Amino acid sequence: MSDLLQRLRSRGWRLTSQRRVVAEVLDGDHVHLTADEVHLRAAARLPEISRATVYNTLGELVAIGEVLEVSTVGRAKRYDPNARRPHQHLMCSGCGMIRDVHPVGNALGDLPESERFGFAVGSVEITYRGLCPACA
Amino acid sequence: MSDLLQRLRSRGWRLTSQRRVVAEVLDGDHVHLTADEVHLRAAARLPEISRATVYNTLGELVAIGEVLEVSTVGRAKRYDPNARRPHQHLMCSGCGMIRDVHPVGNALGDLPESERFGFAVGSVEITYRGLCPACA
DNA sequence: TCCTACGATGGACTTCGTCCAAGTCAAGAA
DNA sequence: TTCTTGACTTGGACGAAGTCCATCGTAGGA
Ligand SMILES: [Mn+2]
Ligand SMILES: [Mn+2]
Ligand SMILES: [Zn+2]
Ligand SMILES: [Zn+2]
Repeated sequence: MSDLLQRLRSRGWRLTSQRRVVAEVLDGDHVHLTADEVHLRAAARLPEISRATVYNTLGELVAIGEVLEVSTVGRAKRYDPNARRPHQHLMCSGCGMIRDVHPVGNALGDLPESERFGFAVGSVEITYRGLCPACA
Repeated sequence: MSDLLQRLRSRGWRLTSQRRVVAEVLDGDHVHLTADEVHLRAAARLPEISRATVYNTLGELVAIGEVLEVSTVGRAKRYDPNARRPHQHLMCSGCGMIRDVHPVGNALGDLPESERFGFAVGSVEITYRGLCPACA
């Protein structure tokens, strides 16, 4: 994910080993880790990285739009590096596992003006819930 | 909401004053309260009701499908008594306010088999995010 | 190489929620 | 009506997730 690192550098971020490791951990498809999972994996590469730094870095990545926060019901937030391609989620009610699924239309356009109550609607989050094969 | 109380009675629930008050607090349209808000309002009518009982009762109402949990990003869960009519949410990113909106025949649960990854899909949660007129 | 502002650290703290042992009471039985 | 009993409630301890902050360390420009 040196692409991401490049973009961070061009935003004036210092490329610390901690940020590098967090970026590496977030690489891949169907990645939706909790902050603690990110910390665990980051610590495997850089043992002394702190929880606070992981939270700080994730928060910054979210703020600049490189990572999305996925909302959950009563579980820890999950962080999604797949922010460039719009997609939806399939979430297991048993174990919390998440898969990416891809929309067949413009979901935003599905909300007619008459249902917007004067809101400036900017995004839509769609989550399918069910049980994964392992939990069923 | 004596309808709800009737249904609870027919399920064998004891109709305690605490449960009555929680049910009363949840009555109305566009109601999406946090557990603490429910406790606050319930305590206005029944001062000694405990937080534990509010959590217990909300959990039971959710378990039997009378109330829905609305997921939020990093904020407290919200409880939605409008479980009988399927609907979606319009949430203000500024103040957290939630309005109910109703789908216009968009393919709600129509996640194609090829995108289900073997999951047993049971429901879908759709949340539009934006700024309400007051926050815009 | 040196400087220093930006970033990392760990531990205290907050918020949201769960758990539990002990006390209370709704509602059926007699 | 009173009795009985197990379902319900309670307060407080506990836990998980996340924030804050004083202090220390270092990336990267001069
Ligand atoms: Mn995703
Ligand atoms: Mn609702
Ligand atoms: Zn599962
Ligand atoms: Zn608002």
